[in-house]
Amino acid sequence: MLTAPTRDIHSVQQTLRVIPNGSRPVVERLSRQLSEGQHLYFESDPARFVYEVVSGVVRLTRLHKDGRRQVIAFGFPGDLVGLPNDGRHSTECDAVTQTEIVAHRCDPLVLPDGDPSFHSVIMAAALDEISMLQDHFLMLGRRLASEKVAAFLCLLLDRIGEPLGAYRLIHLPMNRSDIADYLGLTPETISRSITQFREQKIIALEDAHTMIVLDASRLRAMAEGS
Amino acid sequence: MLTAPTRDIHSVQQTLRVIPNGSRPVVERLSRQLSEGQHLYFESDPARFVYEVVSGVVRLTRLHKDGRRQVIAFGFPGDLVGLPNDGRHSTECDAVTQTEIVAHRCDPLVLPDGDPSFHSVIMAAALDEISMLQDHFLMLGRRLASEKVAAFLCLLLDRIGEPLGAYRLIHLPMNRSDIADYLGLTPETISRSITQFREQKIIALEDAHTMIVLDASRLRAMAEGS
DNA sequence: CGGAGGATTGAAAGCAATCAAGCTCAGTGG
DNA sequence: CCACTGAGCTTGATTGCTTTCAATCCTCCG
Repeated sequence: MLTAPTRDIHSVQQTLRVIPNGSRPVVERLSRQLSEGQHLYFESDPARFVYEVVSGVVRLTRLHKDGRRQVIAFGFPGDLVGLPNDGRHSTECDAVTQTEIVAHRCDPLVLPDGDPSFHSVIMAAALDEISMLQDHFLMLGRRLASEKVAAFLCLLLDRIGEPLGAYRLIHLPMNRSDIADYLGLTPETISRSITQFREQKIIALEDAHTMIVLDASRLRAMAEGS
Repeated sequence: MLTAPTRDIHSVQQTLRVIPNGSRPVVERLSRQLSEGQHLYFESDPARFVYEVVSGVVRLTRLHKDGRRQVIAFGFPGDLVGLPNDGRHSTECDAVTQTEIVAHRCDPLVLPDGDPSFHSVIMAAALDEISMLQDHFLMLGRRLASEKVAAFLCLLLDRIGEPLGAYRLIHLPMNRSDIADYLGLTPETISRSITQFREQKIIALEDAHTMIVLDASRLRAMAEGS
């Protein structure tokens, strides 16, 4: 995370490859690796591409004037990030972990003449993002910090949970501060909630980033406030 | 607000009128009046229309399992509401005040064959909504209740503020509970913040729903936490 | 005039933020 | 091989803000 912010994705051409579709390229596609902490774009950058997360995790953030940070969303594999507003990015985006992305050249407001199905993909991504942001609101609207954290863990469980015998395993790619900035809490409070779940035998921690969900139904109940 | 929820917008055909576009209707448009508290749609209703707010204000809400309510957004004149997710409405929508809406039959994922520009309008509305939801997050991420309320008032000021001599006037269409559910606070806390601004001569109240902004720059400073 | 719903104000309790101190672990260098 | 270091995580004590509960006010309207 000590790498200086760079705006080099479009300039480092040698790392990009053009993938033609049939005889002529209908949609320009460029693949790229991001190392941890590296930026994909910054707020108010012109948005000429949308980005598909292939592997890894990215973080979409907006900064308050006082320097604090709001994590708007995490981008997991399969997610499309970087939809523009007025032709510009409305958040910044950087890699939580080593991440592979594919950039699609795209202006959503220009009508599809080349690849009509791609346009539908963009529209579906936009509608999905609206739905995800709404879910995020419900998370923030919960009463107790522990309810918010439980709801967040349930989200991760559904999204990136892996089977582990009778239980399920979550590898938390982000740190406690990221979770705090996502939920509007402090890292200390995140830690306390996780400790509480551990004491209640709802989860177990292998290490700070490897969580075993022992009782998913009780975790979901916590998220609902019961 | 004692009117029972009704699902009658599509069944009360006599209140609707079809507006043809030239010789044949390219996009079906239906106009409708909603009285205060009346629902336009409910969560998980099939979404066959998107709705344009012509006058009045609507409230987009989602309900928690424990009965509490999260106000996701307010829809002001010019806003397009009701964008579907997986073909269904992801929120419920009801009228804060007497409201006139125009319903546009629309499936955003079906490609435009009749009116291509309308499709772009839908896409722009979706991207706008994403941006608005992100702004809403920044509001919720603020530290103090008074900062959130100030940020909300600034939003209203920009959106529906009217000139009033040297000052500006905001008619608050929604009540304190609506604001509270929008900001994740209680009605009492909203009231206390407003009282505080009044004591600081930042605003003046003509009545509970009519606010005169005496010092907009100080209101904006409050929203930034200074 | 009386009633009802919303808004305001007050007092007390509850919960997260803050400040501060250990802890763990990975990386580093002697 | 092991002490050192630093970053992130955890835990503890205190503070402060919001919530909660309750009472009163106000305004609209029957």
